[in-house]
Amino acid sequence: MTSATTSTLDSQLFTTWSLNSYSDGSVVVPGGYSGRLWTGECQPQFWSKYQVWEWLQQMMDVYQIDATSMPLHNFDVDGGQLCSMSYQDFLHAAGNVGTVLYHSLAELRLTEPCQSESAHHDVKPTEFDFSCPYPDTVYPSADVCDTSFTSLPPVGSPSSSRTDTKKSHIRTDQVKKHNPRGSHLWEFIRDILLYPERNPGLIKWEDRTEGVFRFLKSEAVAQLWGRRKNNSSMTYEKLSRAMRYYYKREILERVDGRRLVYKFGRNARGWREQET
DNA sequence: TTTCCATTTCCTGATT
DNA sequence: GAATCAGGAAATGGAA
Repeated sequence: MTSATTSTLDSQLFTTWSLNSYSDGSVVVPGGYSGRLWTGECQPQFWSKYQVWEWLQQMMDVYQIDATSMPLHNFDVDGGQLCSMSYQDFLHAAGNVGTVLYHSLAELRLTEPCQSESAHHDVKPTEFDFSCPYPDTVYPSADVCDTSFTSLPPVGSPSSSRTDTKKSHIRTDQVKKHNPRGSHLWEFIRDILLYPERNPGLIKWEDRTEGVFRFLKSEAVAQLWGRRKNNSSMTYEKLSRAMRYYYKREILERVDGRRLVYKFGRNARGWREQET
């Protein structure tokens, strides 16, 4: 990949958001969310809606909760509202899973001090709107679009060049780390579709009921996926190869004759409206 | 340590 | 010609 190409990618991404990144590659979002992992640095009552959503995601991963059994729309609340929910409210909102969520939240409220409010930013978490910026908006913490990646390499840097992806030194510069969220590529794509406010304008539904969707910014999505996997050399070409492997497993179905268009298959879960 | 799985990387050729 | 699609082959890294 050339530096010119990288510039194009940067502009694709940064017309959608900007990042607050630190020298160690982490990204910090107001309210205590680190780009590396959910850290729960802040008291739950100060969480934004987005942080509540992230917490739910983590709970699903940690406790192996099926996304289809978690009515996320019942948790479209901020931390204050979440903390005001009773045990019965949790049971009502999430069924049996509500027990786990309720106790997990209670534990967090007892153990987590709020320590990041002034450390990285000047805005109180509860004042923050976690919706993503419009293209021309400079948004100081817009990494909320997807908080699980690190910053882009500098334009034209060696790590952004395709020539450094030869097998002799594949990803030698990357920090290997376990991904506790365990998300697969198709789940990553699904989540972008289900929560477009996180990453607006990257992928859109063509036919919501049929599960047909289209990439609007293919390389930007690939960059995001690469960040999720700590792989700065990810491209749409590679991402699409992984997508094509899903055809055999019936997680995706082919959509003939249409570029950048895919369709969820019978083995893809959690994308239907009644499942979310 | 081995095996398995889910990618990732590279490649060639076809299509748009 | 560039971008994308299709799919083979081999490599990689995390998890069990």
